[in-house]
Amino acid sequence: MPIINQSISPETIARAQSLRREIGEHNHRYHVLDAPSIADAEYDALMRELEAIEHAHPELATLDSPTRRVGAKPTGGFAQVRHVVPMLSLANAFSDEEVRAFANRIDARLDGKAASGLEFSVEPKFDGLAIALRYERGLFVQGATRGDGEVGEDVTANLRTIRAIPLHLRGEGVPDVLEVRGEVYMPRAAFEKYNETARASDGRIKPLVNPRNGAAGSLRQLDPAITAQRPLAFYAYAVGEVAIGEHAEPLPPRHSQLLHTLRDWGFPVSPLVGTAIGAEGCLDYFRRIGVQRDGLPFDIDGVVYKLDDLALQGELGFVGRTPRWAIAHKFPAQEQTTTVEAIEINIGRSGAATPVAKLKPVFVGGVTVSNATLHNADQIARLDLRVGDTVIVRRAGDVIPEVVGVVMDRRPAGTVPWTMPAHCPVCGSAIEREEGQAVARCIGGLGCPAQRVQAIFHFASRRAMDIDGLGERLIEGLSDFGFVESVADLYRLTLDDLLQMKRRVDEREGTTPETVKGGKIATKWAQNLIESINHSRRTTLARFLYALGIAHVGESTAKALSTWFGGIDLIRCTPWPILKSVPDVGSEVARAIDHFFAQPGNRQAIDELIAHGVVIADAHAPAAGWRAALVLPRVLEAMEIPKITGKRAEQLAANHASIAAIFDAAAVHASGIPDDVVTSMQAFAASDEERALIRRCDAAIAAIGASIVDGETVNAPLEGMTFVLTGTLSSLTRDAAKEKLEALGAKVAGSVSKKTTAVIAGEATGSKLDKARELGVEVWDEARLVELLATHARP
DNA sequence: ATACCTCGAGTTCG
DNA sequence: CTCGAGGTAT
Repeated sequence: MPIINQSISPETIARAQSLRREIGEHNHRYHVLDAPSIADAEYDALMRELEAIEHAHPELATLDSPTRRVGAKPTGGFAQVRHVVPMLSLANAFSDEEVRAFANRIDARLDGKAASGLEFSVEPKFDGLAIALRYERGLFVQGATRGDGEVGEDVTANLRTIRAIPLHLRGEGVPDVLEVRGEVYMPRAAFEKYNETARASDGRIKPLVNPRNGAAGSLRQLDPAITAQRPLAFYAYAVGEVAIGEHAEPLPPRHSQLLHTLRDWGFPVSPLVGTAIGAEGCLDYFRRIGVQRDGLPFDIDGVVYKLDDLALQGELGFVGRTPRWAIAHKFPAQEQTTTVEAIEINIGRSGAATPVAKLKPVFVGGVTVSNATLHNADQIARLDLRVGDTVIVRRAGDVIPEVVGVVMDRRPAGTVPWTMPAHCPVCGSAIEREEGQAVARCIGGLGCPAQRVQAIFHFASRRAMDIDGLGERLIEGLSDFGFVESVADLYRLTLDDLLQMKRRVDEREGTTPETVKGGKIATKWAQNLIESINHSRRTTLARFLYALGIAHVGESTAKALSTWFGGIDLIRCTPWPILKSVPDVGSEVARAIDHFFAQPGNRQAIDELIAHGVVIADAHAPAAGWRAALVLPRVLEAMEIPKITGKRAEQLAANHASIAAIFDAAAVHASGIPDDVVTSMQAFAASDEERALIRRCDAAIAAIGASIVDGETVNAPLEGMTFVLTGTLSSLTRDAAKEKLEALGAKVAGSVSKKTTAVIAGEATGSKLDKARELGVEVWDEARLVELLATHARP
């Protein structure tokens, strides 16, 4: 009790007391009972009033006053705290079998004392930070981290700021000394909100890597005022040191009852705790929690089973540092920490230099991960990642590992920031990064062995020429020993070439050649490969274009080019202003295509492919859409000459038969055209290159125009519909479904937007389904898709 | 100029 | 799957 000073009025003293009681009560309702009864603003008002009184009369500020939660002055480092009762670590189980073995061991050791099946107290295992809270005569006096289990750090000031931790115990008859143990954690929502603020802060506030690290980092803040701003929470799950004293009730005999008692004393206890009978009951609980896991407002990494009877716990005792009477049943880890041993550079088919982290292998999400892409230099800078760092790796939902963040506390001395190498590790060419672009590229082009191999690999890939059996390793061998330099060389390969190549690779790497029964060297693979190559000769225009690997031309653009042009001969001589007429082809893409076909090497490769028997089986006449696109004003406008807009192009093109004629007329200052436009056109036509472009445009207009045929309108019953496929379908593959839908005129997109007609969901769906619900897009099951395809089935 | 939608490119492990 | 960036509609 504070010493009553004469200068303080009794009303003030009473008010301070009642404020403290009221605020404590609201904290308890909010954090323990989960039933808040006043608005945050009202709560804040009460707090401010109490602060004001205590500020005016410091002698009224009690040790357990809620105002202490806002953060006392910074302390220098943390004192050490020895745990009277060591804080244990639990043995882990990762499988049902291990849990059954755990229960059997207990059974055997107790030798039938638990007659009607073992009863366990079961609870979720929070992914936070274990701490111990010490109360003397009901008052919170000290809080410590787990540390090594024997000695932890005194983080009392920081813990005081956590509202879920009671500053004094509720009720009568509390023990003289009570040490409560539990987990400090950061709720997911609070974590998200914190990071949102951090992202909006323009780098002033560092985002937290995950809720767990957020909680740990916050507790280790030297300035409690910072901890006070971090939204931490707490659940109690055990007691440590206890001295009952004269007036207190003894503790109950079962762990599950003990948790209830803790709740009565004012500690938050998870509503998910329960009891279970035997190993099977525990496993039931494990599965129930597993289902709820993703929906919980906090992270958990498993569940804990504790033998409920405290007397039996005592009988079982410990093996080393772990109790025999409890075990943690862990979910497969979705996140792990490991170290970055190196950062290597991958060169893609476009020359893109992608940094990849070489990790100390770590088991996460069911597989061993040793590589993780880092995307680009910006990403590495954002993470402030260095070789030697300890990082957190995630493999959530998705398959592809991701470096989530760096554990700064564990950064070794002497690390340096990472920089993109100046030269390609494969060919030694410069690596350059275009202004404003995220990617850096090796400028070696197809002269770079890595790019050549990747280009050929892409050419052979399933969605391109579909050469089955031609993998990266084989291409490397063929390229290294000069059997294949360009994609066309694939169609010159003989069985003998393949076997020779294999022999030389074996020699180089000192491997013994694979043999079949009878000691003969295996050759079946080579025969199969030759067969695949032969088979791939017959292809479609879209596949062929995609296979060429033109920048910005993926499957979708290749398809569009194919329907609009119908044949490779027209495409390869069409200049970029006319290519822009194809829907979804803009300036960048059109120029990239034009540029590709302007390279002598590429033209030669195409000629050779055709000479070696590659046949485009679906060649057809250009689309009727060209009739509108090929008119002179549209082409003139598309040339992107300064000052020439749509209207001006109309005016200039009137009464002319070709683009060249328009320029000729402008050159002699025809009437009604402003000087600046004429100047602009003259400047344009001054270079040889642009004059050639004018000629090519005219030639293309003539060539395409001559071959257009107004074909019969295709039957497209699903025209205008856009579908998104997600999850695994059972009656057909996603590719097949896509093909069928497209054949009926529908579009199949990769991501959900509000324009999506419906999302078709199979088994094991991911984020697309959530997105669909969010946007209110229809979701169909597989049956509905099959029905749709059936009603529109083609004969 | 801006907002939104799509496409392209790179990616891991067994 | 995710990110970046190109294309198009507003």
